[in-house]
Amino acid sequence: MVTKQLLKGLPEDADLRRADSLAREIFSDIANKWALLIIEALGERTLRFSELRDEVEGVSHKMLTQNLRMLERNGLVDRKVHPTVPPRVEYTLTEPGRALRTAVDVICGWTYQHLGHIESARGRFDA
Amino acid sequence: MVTKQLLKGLPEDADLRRADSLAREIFSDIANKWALLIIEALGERTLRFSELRDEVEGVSHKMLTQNLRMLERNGLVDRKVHPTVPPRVEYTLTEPGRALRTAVDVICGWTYQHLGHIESARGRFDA
DNA sequence: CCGGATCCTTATGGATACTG
DNA sequence: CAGTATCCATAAGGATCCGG
Repeated sequence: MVTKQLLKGLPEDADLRRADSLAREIFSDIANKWALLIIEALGERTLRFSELRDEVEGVSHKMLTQNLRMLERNGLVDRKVHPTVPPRVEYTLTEPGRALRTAVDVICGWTYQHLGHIESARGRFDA
Repeated sequence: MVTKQLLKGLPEDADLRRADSLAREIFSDIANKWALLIIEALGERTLRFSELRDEVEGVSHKMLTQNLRMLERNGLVDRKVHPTVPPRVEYTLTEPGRALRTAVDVICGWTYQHLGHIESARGRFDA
């Protein structure tokens, strides 16, 4: 992730390398379609599990729970269980989660801005 | 991607829905680990295939070519083949590619900034 | 309503070998 | 050196069921 020169093997690089590998791990966790779409869907508001499933279209029950667990584990979303019957579980972005969301926003905006460019690039490539 | 109300089925929504599904497709393409790491690695400079493989650590030959083709098809990278022997192929971010890179930069920065928070969140979760 | 577990089918991705 | 193709193990992901 960080430039290659960090990997020269000097003694004091030890914790830098450790940080780097941790960063890679986290990056691999969040740099996936569903995680990013969930973060984007949560936006500013709190959503229940079933609302999220409607909001993030195409996501399966399994992928949703799986990614929510991962995001919760990494401290990006907060999971609040209301002990009612039927149960009510709400998901909210934490502060770091909201910070990351702004980056996801940029990507979404970028996508819409470049639809035209991408479509024509595809046309050229496929020819 | 865009809010659900766009899907109400009114006639004039037709091309909005089309744009939306195209955006989803593009998003699915680029929202993956290797694509983002390649974009980040390309940064401002031009790199050869073999340099990229060294730079993006852990990427296999197959994943690299596969993602490079995809990025080229979507007009994010430019592929320049020098007809020498041995061949020399250079990859460069296009203007849209560089625009997206700034968003990827933000994600990378975010990751390093929140290493501590994430580590302790994991500690709590795993307990 | 939420979530875990199971089964089962695809898709992903690595290793390898071969071409220009 | 760069790219394609093939083979193959394993992981991802959908469907379904049951339990709290």
